[in-house]
Amino acid sequence: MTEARIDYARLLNSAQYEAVTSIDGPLLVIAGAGSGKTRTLVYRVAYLVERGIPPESILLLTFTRKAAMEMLSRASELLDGRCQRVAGGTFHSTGNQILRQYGDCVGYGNGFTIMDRSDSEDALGLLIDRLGLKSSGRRFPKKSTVNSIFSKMVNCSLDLDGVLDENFPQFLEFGADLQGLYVAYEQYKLEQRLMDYDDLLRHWWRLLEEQPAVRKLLSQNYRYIMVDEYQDTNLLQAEIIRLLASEHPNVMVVGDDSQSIYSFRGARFRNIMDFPKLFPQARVLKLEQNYRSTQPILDFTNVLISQAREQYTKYLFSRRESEVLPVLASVGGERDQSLFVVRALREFQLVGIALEDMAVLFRASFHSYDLEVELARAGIPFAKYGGLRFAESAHLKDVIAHLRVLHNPLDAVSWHRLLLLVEGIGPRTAQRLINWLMTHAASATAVRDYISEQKKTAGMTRLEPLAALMEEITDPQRTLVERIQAVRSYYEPIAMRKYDDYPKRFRDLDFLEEWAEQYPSLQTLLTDLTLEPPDFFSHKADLRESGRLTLSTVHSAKGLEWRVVFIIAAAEGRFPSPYASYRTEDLEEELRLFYVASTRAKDHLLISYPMRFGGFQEQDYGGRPSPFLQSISRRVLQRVYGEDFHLKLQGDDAKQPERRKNPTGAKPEGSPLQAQRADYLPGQRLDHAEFGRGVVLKVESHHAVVVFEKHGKKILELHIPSPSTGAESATRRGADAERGRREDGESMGAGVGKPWDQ
DNA sequence: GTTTACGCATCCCCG
DNA sequence: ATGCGTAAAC
Repeated sequence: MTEARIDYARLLNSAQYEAVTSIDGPLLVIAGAGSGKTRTLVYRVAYLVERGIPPESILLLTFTRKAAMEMLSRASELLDGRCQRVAGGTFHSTGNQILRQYGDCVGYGNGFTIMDRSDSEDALGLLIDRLGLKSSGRRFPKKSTVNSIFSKMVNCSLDLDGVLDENFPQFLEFGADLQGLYVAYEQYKLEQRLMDYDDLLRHWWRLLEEQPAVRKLLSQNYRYIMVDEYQDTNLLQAEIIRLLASEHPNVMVVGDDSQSIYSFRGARFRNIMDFPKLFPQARVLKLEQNYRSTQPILDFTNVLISQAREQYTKYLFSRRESEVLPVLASVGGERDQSLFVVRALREFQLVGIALEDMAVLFRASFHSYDLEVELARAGIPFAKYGGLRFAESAHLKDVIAHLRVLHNPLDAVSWHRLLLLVEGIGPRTAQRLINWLMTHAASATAVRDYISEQKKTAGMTRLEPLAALMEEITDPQRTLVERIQAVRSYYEPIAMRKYDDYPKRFRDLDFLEEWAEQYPSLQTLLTDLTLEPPDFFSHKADLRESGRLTLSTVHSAKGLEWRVVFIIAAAEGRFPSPYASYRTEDLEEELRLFYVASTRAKDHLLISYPMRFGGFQEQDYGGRPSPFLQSISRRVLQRVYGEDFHLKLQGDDAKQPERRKNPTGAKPEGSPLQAQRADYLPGQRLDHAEFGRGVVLKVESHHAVVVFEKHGKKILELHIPSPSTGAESATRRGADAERGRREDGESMGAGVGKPWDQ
């Protein structure tokens, strides 16, 4: 057991080794993009298990369950199968498991059903109606808005007024109504044994906070806690961690403040900065060596993130040299962009890069519609991630509703949904039936009793098929798949009336039926469908083997990497999202999002923006590249026209003579802090006499900001040769030139001039 | 009194 | 393409 089989010191760099072997006490690891964060966690799991720590007492919290499973199976390969027994998953799924055991401690008796976002909104809609909040004349917030207000309250530990003041001042006048609605919603969920996503965290927290005995038990159980993607946790989650660690200090959190992209869900990257306050003895380690990307890609991403107002302290460097710069390609319209991507994909394929090693990323799911059409036409297989989820489409929710009332007959949200499917039943009749069910008999088969009781009323015969179905699927003899089949044969005629495109939807139901086979119980199936909904290519391994191109939102691409990454729709009005263009902190998050997208690339990064694009706000944007890119030097980001793009164009030495001929940059004479301004250009790497290797971030009139590998960010004073020369940095000239073009109204699409780069 | 049909605006990211 | 409010139909 004590015999070390893994040579950790040899397999890890010194910072990683420290992170892996410091197993006792609080530890914060700041891990830059591609710095081997996952590797570190995997080795740490193996190290802990190898040292004889029972795997069941290790808790690994990750952002998706997929990530957790992947890490555990890698750890198992490294060591042995014991690693699979480590407890792990998302905060929500872990909360779910714990609350299934201790639900009665927080007022939920035996069992509950988890609602997804649209279920919450349905419930809120019903309550808004019931409380008559809509008729009060003025415009009451939409139910989706109400949902996000309530969610912010929970995730940011604020009261209603706090959230309204901060984020929704336009709804301050509805304070009292919203407060009443909040209370009603709480009660509604409790009565019906429903929990929304936030409840899984909130009740988990309550359990730990209010039940010292349970807290002690759980904390003693999970002796070693690891949290991945800590920058995307919210206040409530940080509190949960603190409480889980009440009996020991063994908490390791890993994160990167530059990659915090979930503030809409309450994430606060400040949790990282505050970790040492929560755990005063915390050690802090930084992983700064990047093993993923080439140095030119990192030069670009370093400069990109330096535009953030919140200053970060990481400097990423790589040993992967390359001549190939990231490219910003301008294309005429969305169709031209798709053609550009397809053409470039083919070129990469020709030099031996497989489709599964490439990805196209975008800000919003609909940005890839045109490309999807073009890929289909070109016969290029792809898999898309992000956007609407499988279990959220109407037809699946319809089928699932029938299964949910089976599991939880109190679930009025699902009753409501499935009753409205019956012809002749509207909200009124549905409500009456639901009221009757709730007061008389809490069982799915009680529909029959209701019919008998109401026999006189016309229309009750319409409920006959439903009553028969409920009786059939309640039969304990039936397997899960048989029940789904029964629901389908009841539902499909309804769907045929409702949807013109029913064949496509029936194929989804086929998939559901197949998917359900692996589940031992209805409850676990229902939980997974809301917590970890399947996508059609559920394991990344499948995807890699399948020879498909990946299309993904940036959010869904978090933590992944590809040899070639395209970022499309990097245009003003697209990225940053126009919804996030008002508040500085929202814009900063968009910048971090762009940073996340860019740091996914290992070898090639190609960013494109259409000059014209469709959509309702078309007129407002003049076809400029994303503001995040506009002032970035051509030394780190090459500009081309999409139609001119060719692999050879990249890395053409003739285009970047000064960069290639003097790659180590300036070594100023005299004072180490002085240099001629012309020696310093943003993005330029240099080897400084005193501070060693670094990269120039910004050049101002009298100083330059340089980040050094060993010494971090330094401000170097610039010696200016002579004012009469009017020396201007390349950035300045570049920015002015670009602005000039725009103001002249010179259209790039007109084909005047060639790549701006020369 | 209830249900349904139709025209309307809206459309980001996610456990 | 789905979710809303309103008007016609049962």
